[in-house]
Amino acid sequence: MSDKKVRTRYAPSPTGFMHVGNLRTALYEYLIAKSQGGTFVLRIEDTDQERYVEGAVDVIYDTLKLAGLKHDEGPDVGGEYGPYVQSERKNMYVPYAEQLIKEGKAYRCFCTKERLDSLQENSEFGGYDRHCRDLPQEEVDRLLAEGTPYVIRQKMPLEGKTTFKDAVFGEITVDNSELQDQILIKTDGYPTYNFANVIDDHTMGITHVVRGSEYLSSTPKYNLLYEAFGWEIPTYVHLPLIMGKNEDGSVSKLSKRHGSTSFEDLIAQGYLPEVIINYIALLGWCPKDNQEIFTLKELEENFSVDGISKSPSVFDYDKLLWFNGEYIKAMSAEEFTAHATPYYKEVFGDKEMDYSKFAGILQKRTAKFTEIPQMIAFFAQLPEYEKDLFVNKKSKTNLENAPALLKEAYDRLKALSVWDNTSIHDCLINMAVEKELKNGTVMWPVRIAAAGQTVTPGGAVEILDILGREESLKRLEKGIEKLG
RNA sequence: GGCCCGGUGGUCAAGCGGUUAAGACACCGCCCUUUCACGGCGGUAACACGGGUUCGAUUCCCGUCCGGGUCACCA
Repeated sequence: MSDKKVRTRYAPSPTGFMHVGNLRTALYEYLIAKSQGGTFVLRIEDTDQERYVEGAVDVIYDTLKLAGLKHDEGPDVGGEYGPYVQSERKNMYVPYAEQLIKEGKAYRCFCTKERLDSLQENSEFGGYDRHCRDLPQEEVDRLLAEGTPYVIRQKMPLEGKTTFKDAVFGEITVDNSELQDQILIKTDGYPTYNFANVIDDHTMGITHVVRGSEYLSSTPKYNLLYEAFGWEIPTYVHLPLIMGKNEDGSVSKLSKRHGSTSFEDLIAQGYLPEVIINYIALLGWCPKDNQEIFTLKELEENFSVDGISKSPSVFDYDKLLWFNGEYIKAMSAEEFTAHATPYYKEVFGDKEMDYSKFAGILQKRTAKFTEIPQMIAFFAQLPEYEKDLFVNKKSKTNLENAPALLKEAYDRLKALSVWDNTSIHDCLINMAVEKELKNGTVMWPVRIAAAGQTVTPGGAVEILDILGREESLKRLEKGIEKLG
């Protein structure tokens, strides 16, 4: 069994967006396969006709592609085990169910929805009362002849226990009396999720079933199905849930109210795809050596099921942001500029600009590209500001010394023949040295006049350099006037 | 409510009978610095509780409490 080639599958329903919990499942499935030289399969589970969403399948392809989780088999790339869309496999399921009926392991149930609902309300039976389980054959034939709609249900054992082994949670046992006669085929002829899953996983040769721990309690039902068919039970890998923190400090399954929860949302917020992957890989799994920054490739090399945790984890946006910043810092200046340019354009429009200098001041302090516009807005337009911004205790500047300081800096800068970072820097530093002042005492007023705000990316020198001679001098003049 | 699973700092988490109980994020302080930031250094902060088992429990067992999941012709 261990020498069998590993095959995992990601089987999303096309709902239109990709929740990070689902993505994390996809990632682990991918990693379990790839870390053992196995195959990663994509299967679309669209048996719910009522929930069909236009374009939803494309969202799945796009997400997987952006995330780097390349599937080896799937609807778009093909494979030996197709088709890979459940609705296209529709005809496969009923014969299996009928086989079970023939073997006395399943039966047709003609109960109406109303009857079932009232059963639920009276709750005397705690659900279905197995009314049709032992219907006489003549009765069945009659109902069939009348064209009565029916579902196919599996006969569950009335007593005993079912035990299964999960790779992360260990051995779990459930009383069979807990299990209802599960529906295999719905009135519309489509298989239920559980049934389709088992048939598909088996016929596709899936060796590892990886899914969220919300499936833990329904797993015995799956096993009873595998047993009914006499099929080998796959290795189960149940994953701890991803939670979100509520305002009152409690936690619950990650959902909209906690913030962005879908891959697309996170991307739109400015998080990098590889950051999201890196972060969620660590939610519920820990490598032997506690490494934190991982490329997908490195994850493939290091991943192992026994590092998976059992307890649920809270999605932490702060940490995600930290990861994002780390990835941005690790970029080359060119890469950074490529990513940042759309945001530069948001501020400067189509104006001809040399954006290359921005990387120097921005890259170290950018945690998300989306925050760039507000960081550099002052370059495009000098904000209105109060003159007491010129007061800074640490730099030893105040309203008394600032006017003269700024005026002298202005005169010296104006006399500069070359306007670049080095010459501006030397000019200002020399002024401080000659006048026996702290560097900051000279820099502070200049930066305030140039930027019109106390917090800026980069210092006075960089700002003047980027602003250019003309605009810089204009802004300094304005500052002098204001102090005047 | 029945059943199932979980419980190490605020968060992610190492640990797998004997440790000063790692590390990361966040937070706080100091240093560096032309501001903020970056960087460097340091700090606050945890084994849910009660019983066992044991020479010795964060680690094993039981109970309590708390949290979560699940009980569909949804997936």
